[in-house]
Amino acid sequence: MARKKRYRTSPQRERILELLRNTDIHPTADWVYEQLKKEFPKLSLGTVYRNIRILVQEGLLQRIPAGSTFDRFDGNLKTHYHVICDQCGKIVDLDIPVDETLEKKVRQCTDFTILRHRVEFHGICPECQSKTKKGGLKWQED
Amino acid sequence: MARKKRYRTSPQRERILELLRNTDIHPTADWVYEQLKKEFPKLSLGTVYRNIRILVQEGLLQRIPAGSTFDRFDGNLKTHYHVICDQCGKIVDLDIPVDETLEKKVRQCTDFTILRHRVEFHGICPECQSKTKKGGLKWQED
DNA sequence: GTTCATGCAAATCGTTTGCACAATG
DNA sequence: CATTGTGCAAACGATTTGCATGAAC
Repeated sequence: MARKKRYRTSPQRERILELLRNTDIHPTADWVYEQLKKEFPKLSLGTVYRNIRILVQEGLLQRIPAGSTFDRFDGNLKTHYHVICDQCGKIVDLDIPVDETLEKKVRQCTDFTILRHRVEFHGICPECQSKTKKGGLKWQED
Repeated sequence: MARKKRYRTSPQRERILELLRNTDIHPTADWVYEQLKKEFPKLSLGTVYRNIRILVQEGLLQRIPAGSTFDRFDGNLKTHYHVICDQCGKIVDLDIPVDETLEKKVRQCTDFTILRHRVEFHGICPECQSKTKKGGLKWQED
């Protein structure tokens, strides 16, 4: 049986968590890296990834695989819903009440142990809409 | 202004779509490749990715970025909900009614154009539960 | 015939990891 | 001082892409 790993504190890890808790833009790892490079000039991307991974594992951060090529992260652990722009990838928090009965319903029709659920709305954000002037149904024309 | 690209039919593309329409296991690109290699011995992974990408783009397939390292795909285009095993990545369709009022609610509190929504329940599947015998809260012990 | 699709291999890119050294408890 | 964290660079793995050839329209 494996002994529980004991994480120490490090300025880098603390700042990463703090940064992600104080923003609502659901940043990428690279964004975090760019921000903290100002404070830690020798910071490496590997350290950012390593720490984010640990923080997610410890349940202090949420990973959002939003369909893009890279993951995004959320320091807000309360269940809440997101709107995602299919064009630019922007993620915005939604202010609608979480349906508390949903998980209960699902528990009745599956033998999975349900831990949490996630709701994403997909669409196009206002900024991208205005860019796609007389836009039809086809974004990403070639 | 770019002219609309005209896609032709190819046996490979047709079979990829058919395959994904006739399974409910939400396969990876690699799974599709392995299946079709039997029919097309010279098939290449690149072709699978290229076609899946086109089919998703044309709205004939759904991409499911389920948090794992690789994407999964779904030939079922009707809105429906998924349960995802956080341990083995298995994705299972849920048979609960889709909340049709949700998108309407969201449209009222955001200026995104909402096209669709997605609901995922996360947890542990029965198989993984029995593997984690006297399991506590920590999967992926080290 | 022009355009699109294929197989193959090389390239890309987000993320992970091995290593030597510094920092934590 | 035993263990964990860091920076750096190399490794990894899923996906994409350039190219020459073959198929579709």
